[in-house]
Amino acid sequence: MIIVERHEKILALLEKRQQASVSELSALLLVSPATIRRDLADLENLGQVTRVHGGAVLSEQYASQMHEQTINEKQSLHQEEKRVIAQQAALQVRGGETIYLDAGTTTACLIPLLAQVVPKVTVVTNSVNHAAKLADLSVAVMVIGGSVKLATNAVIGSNAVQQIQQLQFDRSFLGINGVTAEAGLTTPDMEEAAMKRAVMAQSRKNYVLADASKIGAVNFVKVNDVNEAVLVTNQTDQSELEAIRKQTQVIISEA
Amino acid sequence: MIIVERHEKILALLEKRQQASVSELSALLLVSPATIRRDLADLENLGQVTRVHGGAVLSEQYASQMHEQTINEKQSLHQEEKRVIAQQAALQVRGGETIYLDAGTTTACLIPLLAQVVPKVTVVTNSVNHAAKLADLSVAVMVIGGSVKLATNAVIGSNAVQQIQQLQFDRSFLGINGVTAEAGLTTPDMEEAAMKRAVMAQSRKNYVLADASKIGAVNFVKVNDVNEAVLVTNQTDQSELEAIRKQTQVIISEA
DNA sequence: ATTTTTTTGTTTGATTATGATTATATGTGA
DNA sequence: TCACATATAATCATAATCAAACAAAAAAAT
Repeated sequence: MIIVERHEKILALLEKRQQASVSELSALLLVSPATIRRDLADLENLGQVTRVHGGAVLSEQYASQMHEQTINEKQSLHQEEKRVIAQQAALQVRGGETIYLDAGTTTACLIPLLAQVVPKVTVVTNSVNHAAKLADLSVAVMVIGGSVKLATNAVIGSNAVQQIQQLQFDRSFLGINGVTAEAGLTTPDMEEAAMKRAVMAQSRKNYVLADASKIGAVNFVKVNDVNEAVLVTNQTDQSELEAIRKQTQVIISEA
Repeated sequence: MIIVERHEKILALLEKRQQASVSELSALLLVSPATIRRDLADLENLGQVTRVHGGAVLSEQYASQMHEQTINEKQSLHQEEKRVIAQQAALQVRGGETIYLDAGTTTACLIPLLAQVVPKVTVVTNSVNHAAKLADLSVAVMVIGGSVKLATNAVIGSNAVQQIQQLQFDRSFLGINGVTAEAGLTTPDMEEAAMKRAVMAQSRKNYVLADASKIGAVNFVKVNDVNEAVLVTNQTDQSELEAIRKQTQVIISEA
């Protein structure tokens, strides 16, 4: 892990929680307390955090900056990208089917489309956010039980995998962090990978939703080979995509 | 937990409650009374609280600042009613405990209080809405899995009851539709009643949150006798309440 | 491949925070 | 008022945290 990456993670946590202790950060980022202190000293020199005994708090000015940024990020261009991908995915679903909807922002875009377009669909999901939205839109929904991962609001873990293995889906719609013809479908989290893998095994047909930034990216853990799922993306002009197309069906959204 | 974090929690509690005792804060935040006194001395030097014998109250100027914020948060009158009930309930929770939070709008009011005031609490819930909100506020949360009832966004059913039976809670906080000394705790839905009953069996202490309109009301299905739970309400002047008080503890919120 | 630079973890002593103890002060009820 | 219980302040020992210096490891440059 590179320094700037660690700094970003520290700021991200601070942004979410206002304050963080050295020991907490040390355990979370798998580095020594001394390194965390150096990081915090650096960030303090940049005016981004204020150090206190035991840890650090977000500096006043940075806190206000962040607030504006996150508001802007909510309406980012990425969002439009994800919406058109979700549209293509929604067209695959037939009325009356039972589908699995993975946690994530891309799959979230599928929710209003499913509610409006597909009659009598039943949705199983590991995201408490998705479950709440779907229920609000009167879509039959089942949630996987277990501990909720705070970063993504998704339920993961061995218990969740066991529940998945007792279910059968007509289709699954999964988010992914990296797709290449060689490395396959990859994510940074082992637990999440295990979850996705379990879902794919129980589903008649799988769809991976990935915007252009994911194509050609490789992450830590492999979920599955590319040919195990249909790729839904908005990428149009890249050699990597051609290599993937030799292994599996690719649905490209035009926008 | 770092000092500033504790200071914030003390202020958050005072903001909700106007005053707090040293022993109360000590138990809640899992530190010695001596540390709480030092904290209060610090906060007094900063002009944020005024110390009194046994504890502290919000300082005048800080209280007026806060007042403007609470005006913004003000919603419907019923909501205000539920909020003060939730305040009393939140004060029952000690740091580090595992609690069950029932689905419902009254219990929803507990969520921000838990997040702000109680450190290291773990919340188990059958509401996907609650789970999402809690996770957003960085509270450790576990969700019961199963079909989501569309009307309430709550997970119910025999499978959910089975999951509950494998867990143990320090405290449970339940919504209810009717409370009388004779008919006990009642709701209109059999599945929900079974769920609440299962939770009460697994919890060391149970709290039923019921606003004035629920006192004296009788619904279709009985969940339990009144004496199985502490009643938290805002009702003050009714004979029914006196009859209930003979059977169980009643916490009345003053507002 | 070797040197240089950067980054990291460890050690040390100093600083700070915490909890226990004790003596004093405050509030409460007879 | 007096006794009694509880709260507080002050003190101390212990534990946690910190900063600085150093050594080891990793990365970059030669």
